[in-house]
Amino acid sequence: MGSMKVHQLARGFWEHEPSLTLGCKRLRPLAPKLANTTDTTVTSFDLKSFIRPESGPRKLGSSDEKRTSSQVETHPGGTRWNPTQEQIGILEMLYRGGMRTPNAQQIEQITAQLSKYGKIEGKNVFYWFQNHKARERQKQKRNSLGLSHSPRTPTATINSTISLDCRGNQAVTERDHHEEDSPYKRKCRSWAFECFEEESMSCKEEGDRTLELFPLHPEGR
Amino acid sequence: MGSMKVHQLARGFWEHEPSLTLGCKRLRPLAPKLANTTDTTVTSFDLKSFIRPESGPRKLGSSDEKRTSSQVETHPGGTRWNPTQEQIGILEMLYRGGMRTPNAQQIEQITAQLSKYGKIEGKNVFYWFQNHKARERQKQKRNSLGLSHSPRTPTATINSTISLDCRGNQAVTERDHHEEDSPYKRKCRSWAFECFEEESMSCKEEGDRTLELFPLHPEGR
DNA sequence: GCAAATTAATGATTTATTCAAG
DNA sequence: CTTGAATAAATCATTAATTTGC
Repeated sequence: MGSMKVHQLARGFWEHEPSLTLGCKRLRPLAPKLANTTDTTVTSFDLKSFIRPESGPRKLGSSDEKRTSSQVETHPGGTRWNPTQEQIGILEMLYRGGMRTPNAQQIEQITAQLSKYGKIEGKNVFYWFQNHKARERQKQKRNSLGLSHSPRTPTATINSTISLDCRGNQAVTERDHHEEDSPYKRKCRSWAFECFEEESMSCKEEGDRTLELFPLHPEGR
Repeated sequence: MGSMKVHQLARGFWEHEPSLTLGCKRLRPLAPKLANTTDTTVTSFDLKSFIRPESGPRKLGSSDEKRTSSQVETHPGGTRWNPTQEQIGILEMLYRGGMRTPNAQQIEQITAQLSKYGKIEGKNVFYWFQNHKARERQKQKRNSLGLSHSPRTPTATINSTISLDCRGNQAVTERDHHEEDSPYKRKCRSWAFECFEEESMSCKEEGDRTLELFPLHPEGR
């Protein structure tokens, strides 16, 4: 019942103009305020550009990569990143060094380095730091609550010399932050979407699914 | 107080090499396996590649763009995205159409379209949907708590015709999700880091912060 | 009428929570 | 159970509205 293709209906209006012209100044001035609480401000929008068959969850791993590292080919189906020992070692080293949330530049460089030891992406590095930080924190919290007494200098292992700052700009600004973790630092990440590195449309199926996003919601008709 | 700059101290070592070469392969081969669980597995890791002064929050907008849209020149300094009316209109249209968290492909296409009406990046689209969804949700919650009674058919406005799927694959899978918002869908985002599109090092201040990440933690020396 | 100060919106990050692969 | 991946919630930070003083 729901499989009735409707992409033929709402198409008639914008059939022409396959690639809409930018710089269009065609909408009404629309009193600089009042912020369009109604709707339909830019009705002339080429929806056809959005209809796209999604091409499935095909991602890294469509064909086995170079696999130059010493890792066994863990991800044949290519699901999630399986870090090698070297990668983990480097990441932990960086973490111990004080890096908590690397910015895009750092992530790029780390990824570049780690990719020598196995397949990896920037998001893996990002997630690794996120998760490691969070889990290290909750582990610490568990410990502090679990055995509440005996506060024998917590985190006394490596805390002496490396109080460096890898906090982008604001240069650590002391504050002492004796917990080695200050919430919220506002760092201006500057990451962006790269969106499927290539245009590899070779997918398993669909040739013309053409499922469109929405048929111009039932109001203007 | 506290403003004592330390960036001058640890600088002496890597003074040279202002623009690192990230395809660098200068680190030793580093025994391809062994990788024990103790630590310091990969001690010979080229740290120089990571030291980078962050270059401040300077991003899109170093020079005013074409500004072909009908929007007043809102971002001269170019800090954060300032959406035009057209962009907002399209985004709201998509949102009303049912799109909640577009995946990378959709984000790319949306960005491509919206870039015709003003400068925009993929992350802006991503953030917009995140924020809009969250704030719409909390607004709704506020309302439901504020005037608690009168449960007359919740969300009965648009629910008849646009049950389209913009949910990547899993094709809506009915479930009815009458709240138009089902938590957790596990969708495989596939976004990636793009990492500062250019090498624009022009920042507002600190010409030579050069604060490095960490001085090879005090263990091997 | 205009510009500085204040407030309201909202873009951008970070943290907490949760799901699912192995 | 461990942990990579993804999303939701909290919150910081900047810009536009709005107000206020002249």
